[in-house]
Amino acid sequence: MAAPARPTYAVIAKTAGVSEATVSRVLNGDDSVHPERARRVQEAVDKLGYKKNRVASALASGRTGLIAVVIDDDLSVFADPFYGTVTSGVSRILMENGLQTVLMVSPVGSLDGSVAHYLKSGEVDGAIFFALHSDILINSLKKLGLPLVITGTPHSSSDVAFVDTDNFGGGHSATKHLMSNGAKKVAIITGDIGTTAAKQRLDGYLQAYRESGHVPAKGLICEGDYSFEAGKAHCEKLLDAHPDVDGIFASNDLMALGALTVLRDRGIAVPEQVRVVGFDDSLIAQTSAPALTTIRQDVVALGEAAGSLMIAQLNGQDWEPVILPTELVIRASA
Amino acid sequence: MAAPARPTYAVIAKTAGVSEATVSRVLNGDDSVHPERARRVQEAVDKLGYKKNRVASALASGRTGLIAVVIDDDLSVFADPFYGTVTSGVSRILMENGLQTVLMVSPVGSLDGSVAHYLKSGEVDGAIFFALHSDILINSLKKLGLPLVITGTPHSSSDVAFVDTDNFGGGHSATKHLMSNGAKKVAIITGDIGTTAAKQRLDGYLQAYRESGHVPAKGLICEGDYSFEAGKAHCEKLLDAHPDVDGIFASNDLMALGALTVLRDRGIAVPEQVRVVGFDDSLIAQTSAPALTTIRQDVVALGEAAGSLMIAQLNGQDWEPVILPTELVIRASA
DNA sequence: ACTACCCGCGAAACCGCTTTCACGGATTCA
DNA sequence: TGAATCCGTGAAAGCGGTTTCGCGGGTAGT
Repeated sequence: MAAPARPTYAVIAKTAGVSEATVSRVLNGDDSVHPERARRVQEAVDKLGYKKNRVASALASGRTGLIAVVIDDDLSVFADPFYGTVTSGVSRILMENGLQTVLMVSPVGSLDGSVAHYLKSGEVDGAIFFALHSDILINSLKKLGLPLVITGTPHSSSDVAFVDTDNFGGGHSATKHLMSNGAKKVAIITGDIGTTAAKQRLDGYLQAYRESGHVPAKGLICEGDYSFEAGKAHCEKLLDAHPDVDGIFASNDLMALGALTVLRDRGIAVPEQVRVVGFDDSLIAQTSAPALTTIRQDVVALGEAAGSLMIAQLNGQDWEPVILPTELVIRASA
Repeated sequence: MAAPARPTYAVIAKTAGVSEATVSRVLNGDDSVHPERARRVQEAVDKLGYKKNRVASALASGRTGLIAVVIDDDLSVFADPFYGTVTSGVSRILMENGLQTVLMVSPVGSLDGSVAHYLKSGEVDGAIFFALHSDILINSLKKLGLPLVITGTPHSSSDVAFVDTDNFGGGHSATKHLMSNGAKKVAIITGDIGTTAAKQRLDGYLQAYRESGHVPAKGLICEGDYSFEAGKAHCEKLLDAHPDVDGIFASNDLMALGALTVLRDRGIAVPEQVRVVGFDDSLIAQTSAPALTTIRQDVVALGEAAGSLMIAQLNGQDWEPVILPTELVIRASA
C-alpha cells in the first residue's frame, strides 16, 4: 500500500537495456548517444512516468535549479504591488526554464546575515535582488561567481546585470507633458533620493526644464519618500510657498494621490488650476478622482527581463543591462 | 586561487577526532553523544566555519527544507498587495525555522500540471496554497501525506489545515455599523461568489439584517467580483433601482472605491446621504476621499499563521484551523 | 596491412550527509 | 560471578543522479 516508489535510473536502465550513464546522457541532452538507444531510453522513461529527482541531481551536478529572489527589506516593502508583480514575472520566466524561485524577504544589510549565508552556501544557482539598499553584498557575491541580477540601477557601476525602467525618460516626458499643456511653474516631489530611480526621475525633470529654456524656481524641488503622507505634506508646503504653482510631477502615484487630496481639500481645480502627473500607473492611478495622468512602467516586463537576464547568465550567453521604456498615460489630471 | 573548498564532515570528523556519524549526530541535535565529544565537534565546526550542505542533507534524509507557496492564478493575482503581504509573512516564519519559501505562481487546475508534478515529486516538504480555485489537487496531495496549509476556507470540509480571516464576523460588523448609524436600506456588493470569503461576508451581512428584524429588499444584494469596475457598475444600478439606499457594504475596498466614485459623480454626499463600508483596510482605504471606513484584516498575521501551521505539521504537533478576528476601522465614509 | 584516432558506451567513483547495524565495554540483575 | 541489558560509537551502506576514465570496434591515414 506504500506509494509506488518512483523509478530511478537503475530501473530505467534495466528496462531500456542500457547503462545508467547512458540514461543520464539521454536525459541531459547529450547528443553522442545512438538515436536508437536514445529512443529506447525515452520509451522507458515515458512508460514508467519517470521524473528526475532534482535533489540527487543537484548533489551530483552542483546545480540546484533554484534562483533566489531577494527583497532587501522587512515585510512592508512587499506590500507594494510593484514587487509582487515583478516577482511573478520573474517566477514565470524561471519556471519556463525549469528553475524554481526561492523567495527571501529580509533586510540584507551585512555580509553575514542569514540571507548572505544562504546565498553563499551554494544552495541557489543565482540571485535576483530587489530594492537593494547597498552594493556591498553584491560585490562579495560577485566574487564568488554567483550569477546576479539587480532590478533597479545599481549605485556603483560594477559590471552586474541589471534591469530598470527608463526613469530619466519617464521624468522627462512627464515634465514635458505638463509644460506643453501650458504649465509654467512645474514642481517635482521626488522619491527617496537615496534610490537611483528617484534620482533619475529628477534628472529627467531637470532636463525637461533645461530644454524649455527656463530654470525651476527655488523650492520647486521637494524631496519626498514615495509615501502618501509625503505627497500631502509637500503639496501643502508648495502651495503655501508658491501659490502660482501650476504643475506637479510626483515621482510615484501614491504621492500624486496625496497631492490630489490636498488640492481637492483646498478647492483647487485639477487640472484647470494645477496639473498633476504621477509615475507607475498603478491601480490607484486609475481609480483616483480625477483619474491620474501618469508614466506607466511595465512591471511584468521588468520581472521577465530580470528572469531572462538570469537565464542568459546561466547559459553563459552575453547579456547587457535592460532599460525598459515608459509610456505617458494621459487621463484627467493633466 | 580556487575558492577555499567548503569543509565536509570528513574534515570536521578528523579535526575533532571522531567519526562522521558522530558529527552528524551532534549537528542534528542527537543528545546521545558524550558532552565532551560534542563540544569537540562544535569547536571544529566553529573553527572551520562549517555550514551544512543542504542539498546533500536533503538527498540523504529526504527532507529538502523547502516549502512551496502556490498561488493559483496567473500573474494578475499577485499584483494584489494582499498576496504579497501574506507571502512575506509566511516567508518570515519559515525562515525563522530554517525553511525556505519556493514561490510558484501558476494556474493550478489539473492534477498533472507542472506545479502538481513538482509538488508530488518530493522536492518540497510541504505546500501552502493561496487563492485556491478547486480542492481537487489538495485531496490528491493529501493522500501522498504532504503537509498542506490553505489560506482561505476550503470548499470541501476535508481535514486540511487552513487559516482564514473571520469573514463572517467582518461582514456582520460592517453591516451592523451601517445600521447602527441610522442606515435603513443597506446594500451589499459581494465579491466573487465562487470564493468562500465572499460567501461568508455575505452571510455576515444577512445575519446582521436578521438581527435587525428586517429583511434586505430584493435587489440589495449585488453579486460583484472584487473589481473597481464591478463596484462602479453595481453602485450605478443600485442607485437607479433603489434611490433610497443609504448604506453600502462592499466586500473589498476596491469595490467600495468604485462606489465612492459613482456617488461623487452623482453628487451624493458620503456619509450624509449614503454610508459606505469596505473590507480589507488596504492602502486605498486610507487614501480615498472621503477616507474609507472598512473592516481591517491582519494580513501579515494571516501569513504568519499559515507558516506556523506548516511548522506544526512538520513537527508532528497538533494543530487546528486558525480564524483571525477582524477590526472595524472607522474613518469618514460611514 | 599496420598504426593512429575517434566514437559510443559501460563500469565505477563520486557528490556530502544520514542512518542502520553491530561491537565493545560498562551496568544491572539474579 | 555469570548472563542479560544498555549505551555510546564507528564502519559502512545507502540516497539517486553525474562524470570521468578507459575499453573495444570502426574509420582514416600511410
